[in-house]
Amino acid sequence: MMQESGTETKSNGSAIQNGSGGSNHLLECGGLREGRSNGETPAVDIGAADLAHAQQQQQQALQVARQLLLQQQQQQQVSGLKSPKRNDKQPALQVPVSVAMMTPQVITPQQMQQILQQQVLSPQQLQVLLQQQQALMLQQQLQEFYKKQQEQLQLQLLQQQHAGKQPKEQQQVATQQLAFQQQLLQMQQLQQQHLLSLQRQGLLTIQPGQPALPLQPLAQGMIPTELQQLWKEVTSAHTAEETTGNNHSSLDLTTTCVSSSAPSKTSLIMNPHASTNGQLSVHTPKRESLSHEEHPHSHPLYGHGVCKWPGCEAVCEDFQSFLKHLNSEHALDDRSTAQCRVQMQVVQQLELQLAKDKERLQAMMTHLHVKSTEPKAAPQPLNLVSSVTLSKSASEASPQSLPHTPTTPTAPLTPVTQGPSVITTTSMHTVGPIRRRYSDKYNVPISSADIAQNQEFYKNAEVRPPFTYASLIRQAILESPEKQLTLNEIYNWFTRMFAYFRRNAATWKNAVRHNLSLHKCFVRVENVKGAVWTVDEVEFQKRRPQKISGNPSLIKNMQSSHAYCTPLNAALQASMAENSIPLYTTASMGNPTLGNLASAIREELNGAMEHTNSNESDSSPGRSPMQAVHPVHVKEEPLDPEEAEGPLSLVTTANHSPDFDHDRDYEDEPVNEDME
DNA sequence: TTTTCTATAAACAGCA
DNA sequence: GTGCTGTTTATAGAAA
Repeated sequence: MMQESGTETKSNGSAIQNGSGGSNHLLECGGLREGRSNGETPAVDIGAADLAHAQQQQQQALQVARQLLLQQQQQQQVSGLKSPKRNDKQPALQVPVSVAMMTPQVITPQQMQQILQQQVLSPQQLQVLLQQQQALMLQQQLQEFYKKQQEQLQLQLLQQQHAGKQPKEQQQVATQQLAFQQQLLQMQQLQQQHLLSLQRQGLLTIQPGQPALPLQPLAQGMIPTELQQLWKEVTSAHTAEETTGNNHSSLDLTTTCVSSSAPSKTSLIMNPHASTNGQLSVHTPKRESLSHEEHPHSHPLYGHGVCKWPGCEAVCEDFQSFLKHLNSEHALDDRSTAQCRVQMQVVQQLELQLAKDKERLQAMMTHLHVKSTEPKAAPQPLNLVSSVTLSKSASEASPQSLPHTPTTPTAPLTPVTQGPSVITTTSMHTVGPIRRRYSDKYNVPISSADIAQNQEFYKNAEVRPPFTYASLIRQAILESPEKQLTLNEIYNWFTRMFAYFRRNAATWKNAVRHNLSLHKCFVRVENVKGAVWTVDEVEFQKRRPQKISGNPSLIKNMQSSHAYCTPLNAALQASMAENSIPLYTTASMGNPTLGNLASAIREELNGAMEHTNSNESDSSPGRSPMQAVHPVHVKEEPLDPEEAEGPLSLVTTANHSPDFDHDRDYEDEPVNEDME
């Protein structure tokens, strides 16, 4: 029966050589069902702009730090000229002085609030500032230490005066210490100037005259639990402590703040910025009013009628009440300062974590990018990770996606000649053509670009190409000038292109023949030379949409495999595009970047799905460029009444020759019905 | 578990 | 008769 069918086909084929080319053969090579998981696509869309911005900020911070250092060094030289000779203790003082040189100015809690709220500083800049704060705290502690020493010296001097003796040496030492303290004051003034310069550069948005409230040295290694504990302490203090008053004088605040961070209030006296405290109380409201004018009712600490100050959550009916609440409950005091410190710690920890994650992501991207670019340098078996390699190929037939890989799905068939091969030639040979089926992951759609890229590799390495026979056959035919090949030429193409097929010829040749006969996308044409095989591209592609529409998982696979789409020949691509086959439009053939590839594919697919489903019903003869190429489809059933309609739509013929196509295993698939 | 798809093997027939 | 070509069937494996 079957035999008769085959014979009949041949005879009939001869008779209808110039008949309609509408082969009904379903393609078994639908390519977009590939199982490539698009989900593996790295989310590379993190934004190069973000990275660039962060780098820019970092560079700015570094630049500011350098500038500060230079300025302070210059000031140090100047003050060094003015400074008197130091006593024996001075060498020990040099270290804190140098540290102080590095610290521009103490940032007030309010300044920190603004920094945190407005996020005017990058993580790096914040870190620099924190370090500066710590250094300045050391400086102030040293000042207190020196003041104590000075007091002791004065006491000693008084005692000595009372004793009737006043050694000149001790007087000199005292004088020197006083001069040194003056030097420290000068340096603090310079640091204030540096802070102003920071503001001019836009790196800080703090007021120039804000009180210099030293921060307690931050515990760099503070762990989250410690932070939580500290935060609990602060918040608990918040509940127990009633606001002492809305109008904290800057002086009082400074005092309390210093007292909380420094053992002695004397630092306040020594602090030259104390005189500027009055400016703060004046400038801060202006600042707030300005910011609120620019962004009315927009405040980082206010949202949904609730004060978002950490640990507060007070309900504020309107923005004005919130402002009042903010000024009253969260004024500049030691509690707010402590809360701000905690918040800074939290932010710092988060920033560190973010930096680590960013670094990790960068490493991942770098790694993947390198991998994706490697094949360009040296031919490599088609692999993978479509999302990474971004192979710009039009989809081919094979449903399976990833080539088989014992190691990692992203590196299926690593060339034997390249690095750590996962599949050695030997192993491939041992497997051989034996009735052992390779994983379907081998059955990756082939593409011209893929073949071209990996051509040398497959020519030399006896590695089984991760493509289906159907894909390879199709590729062989499409590569031919006339888009048609004899069986022997197909054989030759196999052996020429793949070293693997130079062995076990009987097996794979049988498979080739089997595929040629089985898949309807391969059309046998008899010409003068004899029988040649062509590809019915429409049939080849037709099946894909059905699979996709019917199976969500296949849709997903299609998305991922879309990047594999085999680039058809230019003419073919154009023809496909002209015929509104979205998946193969030139737009989709582009080489999208990693960043927009996924979205581009998604968009195209979304449209493609609709288009393909809708177009299927209207598939017309003119739609297939290959139809023009194949004037004769020997296997067509000329006696089929449906064909009498003319050059018939492929769909029609495909579905109306069951009596003839029963030899095609997949003829009766519901797919065809859908197409119809 | 079923379905689908592919690979593999084999049988068979026609033809040069 | 042999080998090539082409068709068909059966089966196994893998994935959805």
